[in-house]
Amino acid sequence: MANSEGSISLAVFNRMAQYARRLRGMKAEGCVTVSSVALADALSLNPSLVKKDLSFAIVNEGKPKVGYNIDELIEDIENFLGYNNTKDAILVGVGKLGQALMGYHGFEKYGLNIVAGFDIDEKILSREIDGKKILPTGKLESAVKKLNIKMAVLTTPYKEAQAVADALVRAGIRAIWNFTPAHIKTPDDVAVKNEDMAVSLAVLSQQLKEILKKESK
Amino acid sequence: MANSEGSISLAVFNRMAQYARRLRGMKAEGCVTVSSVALADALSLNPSLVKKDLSFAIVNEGKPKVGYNIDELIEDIENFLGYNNTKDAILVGVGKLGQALMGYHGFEKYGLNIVAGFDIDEKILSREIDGKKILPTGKLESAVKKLNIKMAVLTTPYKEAQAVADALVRAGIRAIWNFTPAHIKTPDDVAVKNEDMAVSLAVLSQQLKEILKKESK
DNA sequence: TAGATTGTTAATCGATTAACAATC
DNA sequence: TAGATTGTTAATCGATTAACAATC
Repeated sequence: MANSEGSISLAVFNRMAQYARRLRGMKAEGCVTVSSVALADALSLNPSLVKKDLSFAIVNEGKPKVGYNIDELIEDIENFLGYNNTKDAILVGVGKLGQALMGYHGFEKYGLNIVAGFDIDEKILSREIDGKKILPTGKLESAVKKLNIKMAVLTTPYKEAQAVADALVRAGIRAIWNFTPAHIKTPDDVAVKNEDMAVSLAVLSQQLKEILKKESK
Repeated sequence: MANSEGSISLAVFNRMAQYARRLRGMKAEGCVTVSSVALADALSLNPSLVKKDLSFAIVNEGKPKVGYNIDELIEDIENFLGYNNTKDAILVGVGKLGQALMGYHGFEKYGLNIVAGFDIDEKILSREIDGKKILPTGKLESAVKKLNIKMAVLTTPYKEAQAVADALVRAGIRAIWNFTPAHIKTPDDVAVKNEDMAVSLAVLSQQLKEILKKESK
């Protein structure tokens, strides 16, 4: 039963991505159907939790005794995660990280389409990355309005981040994916998501520390 | 009072990074001390939650009526997040993303030191990225053992991910930062952290959807 | 049919919030 | 001193888990 509404917690999103990962693996191993118990086992999670989580995404219902069709389940989860809902975005700050993200084809699968880059550096403006133009930051507002873009990827240096974000908001951007270490202030009707790889690294380091501690005993 | 032990939840790590971000901003604005109430306000969080979170990180205690010294607080949080605890790592799979991560100086600040890259592509082996050598995957095991490296960044193509992870485990790696979309199976004493940018994008997309829905009313 | 599994409702647990004594 | 803020303990809320009726 599709549970269509309500603000869904970060924990659910994280697990949903886990499910998609593991299910793709199971499919590659030849599975055709999968039960919530089998999926929970594979990920060391509680079956009830898996069932409840899946209920947020499921359109193609499972069958008692059989479980879920693995293809349908993957599709439902990927739809839930928005893979098949293409999101046009611009990217501002075409430095090393910005170039990597513009050229990184992995994002396409997730439904992110970076249509153009913006920068102030003259040298980079003549270039194209992956067939995408790099335009001067001055043209940002007109381009965003013309193309009706609502999302931006922010990869400027720390010091410019807030000023660029302000310009993005003025241009009509409503969602900013922030890869800079700056704290970005925006009005309430503009979402900011910090891509904080430091957090992942910290979590992993903590786990490593615990593992090494156990080993040394 | 430093609460030194216990497995700390992902939610705490996420907020801790938020605190560090905002505090750096406040410092730049000239603040010298900050209270938990002020920090909570700035981030729209509950003051009790902020106080409890900070208690995990704090070495330099706050003063009643005054609050925390902002420099000391930033330092404590950055220590908690492991910024000042250098972690040597290798990177396997020197494609576009791998090159970007090897050349990305942002990681240094977080305490991650990528000492070398590994790949099977002959063409790339002659290159150096940011002064770091790229070695053939065959040398992985001996290098990891010699340098006593415990952490690896995984940026191979999807299909090679599991086989490379197996090799890493054999070599003695105990923590894998997985940037591939593959589900990686490892023994219990090897930690895996999936860097799932699809999750961030999904969360941001959900927020954008809610914002646009409100606007259209 | 008998049994495994679904989807959902009730019970439990952990994280968040509120309250408060200590203190500068 | 009076009042603001800390650090911590008790109350509340939401997320996780267990239980169970429905069903293929």
